[in-house]
Amino acid sequence: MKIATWNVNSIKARHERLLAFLERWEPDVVCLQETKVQDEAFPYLELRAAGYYAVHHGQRAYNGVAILSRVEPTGVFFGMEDDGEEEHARLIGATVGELTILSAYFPNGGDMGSDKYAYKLGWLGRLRAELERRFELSATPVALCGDFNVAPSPDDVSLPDLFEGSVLANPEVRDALGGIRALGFTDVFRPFHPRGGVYTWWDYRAMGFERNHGLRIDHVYATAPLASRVIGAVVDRREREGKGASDHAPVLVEIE
DNA sequence: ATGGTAGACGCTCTA
Repeated sequence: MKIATWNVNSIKARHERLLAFLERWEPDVVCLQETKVQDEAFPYLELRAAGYYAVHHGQRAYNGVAILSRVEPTGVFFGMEDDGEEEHARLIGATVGELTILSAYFPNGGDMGSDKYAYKLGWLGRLRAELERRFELSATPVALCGDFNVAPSPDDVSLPDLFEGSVLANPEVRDALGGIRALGFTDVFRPFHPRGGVYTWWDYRAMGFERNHGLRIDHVYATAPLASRVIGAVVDRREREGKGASDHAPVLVEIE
C-alpha cells in the first residue's frame, strides 16, 4: 500500500492537480496540509467520486489538514486535547484499516525570536505530549505525516548560509523533533536516500525550484510496527513543476 | 536588512 503526504498550499488552487495526482499514483492514504478552507468548503463529494473518503479539520484562509483514504476512516480526532479555543487547525488523526494516520501541519515559526517561533516550539512540545498520552506507540502502527517545517539534518538543507540557523533548521527545533522520535518514531524516508540532498519544499521566489534551493521539511514518521514494513519512499518532484504548483512536492511511502 | 512569488482576503497577512 502507498501513503502520501502533501502540503497543497490551498486545496482550491490545487483541485485539478490533486485529482490528477490521485489518478496517477492511486495512493491508499493521503495526508494533506494547508488546505486553507473551512470544512464546508472542503471538496468531500468530488473526492468521494474519485474513490476517496475524506476527513478534514479546517479554518478560514490558513492552515487546515485532511486525511483521504480508500477505506472509510474511523475514530477521527481533531487537534490536540490541550488546544485553546481559537487554536490553529494543524492536526487530524484517524484509524484507517489497521493503521493510525496523523496529518500534521507544524507551525512555520516566522523569524527566530518571534512570537510565532515561541508558538512553534510550544506546539512541538504539545504534540509530543499528545502522542505519548493518546497512543500505545510501541505496539500501534502509527504514521505521523505532514509538513513538519523542520529540516532534520544539514543534509536536508540546500543553502546552509541561508537556512542553517533559521526557524526551519536549527539545533532547538531539531532537538524538539528528536523528542518526538524518542517516543518511538522513525523517519522512514531517510534510509532510502542516505546521502541526503533530496528536498520537498522550494521557495516560490528567486527561482527556488529551478535552482534546487530546497529543504526536506515534509516527512513520514512511523512507529516500529509500521516502520519495519516500509519498502520504498520517494518525492514526486513533478508536482512542483510548472504553473499552478504548490511550493511543496508530495512524499510517497510504500508499505508491504 | 531586504526582496523575490503565491494564495487568501479585502487594502495585508502568512509562508
